[in-house]
Amino acid sequence: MSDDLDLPLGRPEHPMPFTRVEIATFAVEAGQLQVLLGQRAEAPYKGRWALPGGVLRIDKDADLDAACQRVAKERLGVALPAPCLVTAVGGRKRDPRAPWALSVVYRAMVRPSTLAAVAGKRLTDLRWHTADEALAAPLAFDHDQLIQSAVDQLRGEVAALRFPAGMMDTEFTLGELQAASEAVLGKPLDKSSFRRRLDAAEVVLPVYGTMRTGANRPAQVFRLVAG
Amino acid sequence: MSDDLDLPLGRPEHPMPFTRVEIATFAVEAGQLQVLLGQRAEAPYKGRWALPGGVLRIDKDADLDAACQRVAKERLGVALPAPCLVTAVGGRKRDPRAPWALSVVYRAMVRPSTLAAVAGKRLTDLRWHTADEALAAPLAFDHDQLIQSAVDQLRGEVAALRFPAGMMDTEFTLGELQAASEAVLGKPLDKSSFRRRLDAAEVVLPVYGTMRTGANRPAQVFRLVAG
DNA sequence: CTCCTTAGTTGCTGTCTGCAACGAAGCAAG
DNA sequence: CTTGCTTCGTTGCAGACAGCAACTAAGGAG
Repeated sequence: MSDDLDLPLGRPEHPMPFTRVEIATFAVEAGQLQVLLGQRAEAPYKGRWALPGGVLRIDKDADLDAACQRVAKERLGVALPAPCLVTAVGGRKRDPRAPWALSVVYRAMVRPSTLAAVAGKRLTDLRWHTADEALAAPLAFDHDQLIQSAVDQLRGEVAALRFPAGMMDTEFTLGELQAASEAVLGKPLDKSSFRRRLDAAEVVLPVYGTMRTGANRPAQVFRLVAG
Repeated sequence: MSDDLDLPLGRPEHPMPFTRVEIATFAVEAGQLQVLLGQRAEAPYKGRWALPGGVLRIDKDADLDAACQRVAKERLGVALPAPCLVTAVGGRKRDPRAPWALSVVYRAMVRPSTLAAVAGKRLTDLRWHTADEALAAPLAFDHDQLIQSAVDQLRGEVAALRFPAGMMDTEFTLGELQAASEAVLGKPLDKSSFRRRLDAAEVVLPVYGTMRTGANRPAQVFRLVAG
């Protein structure tokens, strides 16, 4: 059996797929899970919303994580906290611009204010959409499936109390953490049970002496445990 | 900002990564989770064990799933039941044969007898290894990480009673299903709890009237629920 | 001073898991 | 035929945990 299978620089150099990185950036705003989408300015799918993304540049990117960060910087203007690979999709029919298109999908969470600054530059075509709306509307390419995968994975993490970096400010109250978790999961959580599980999982640490004062009773401030 | 990011056939055609599909094929044999590895016949990593894989051929493969099945057919001689995408990895340093190598990893489970036939042809360089051994030994490329990801994902599925197609014969007893699950998870399970959870999850159906007779008390035969 | 809101805790109950024991059903040895 | 062994299948029980509800605590607004 020929080992043609293994040879990259052997006799026939096979054409390689048009490879991109797409980024699903999530945030919680107005009690809803939001995803950042860009409106396409050109065909195909002109006018449709799509995940921000960019072409993999093997001359610039040391690896996939670096490619994700470069694309984030170019398209969103900021570095993302701990972006996480979701999945990959590839095939002939995915993108009419290329004979064979492969996309590697990343997800990340940010505080909505993180991207407020860049909004001035690109607000015309970059906008937050609630995850529900985004999944119901017709999107460009197969990005609805990509978002669905990213949402499923994100919900699994939050349900297991593995809160992504960037979901919360560095300091937060348990009420805020619970509200954000409920927004991500799309369902209410029980307060006492949530706190018991947090305690058992040892994922948050109180910042002793620091309280969040507001209109009502002050609340203890916490941080995510490193790691 | 230029939309150079989006243009595949635009001005500068960027070189694309050397893209491969690697397949982690698992089976349960001798009460152990086994993974199928091939011994490399040439440099780099000559003599080391690696996941069977092949180059993505955009002229032959309609999509990633098709590429996985083609590679399985070419390297293992059989079609795999419900192969499942695990993850993707890519970077400059992964494979010295290419300036930038991207691998898409699939996993599947088979009955060990399924690959017994093809063993005659390629037994010299294709062999089952226990997952523990494989993860402890030095493997080619970054395949140890790839196998670890595949094993983690597989264990998650089995722990949640989502048994992969190919894990069991079409008919099996609950004792056999539990033994196979224990082999995959690498830890013993409680019999009564396992059966209660199976019952609640409605993942198996008894084949009424069919019993597995043997040296001891006959056992009810089951099938996996379709879907 | 009273009311309202949020913070934080406590108690209870139903559910589920893990552990153990038990009877049932086959075969083999004596 | 009886006894013993093995696996099958079920049952009972204790501990853990999640969901529900109620309660107290601590602030501000009127």
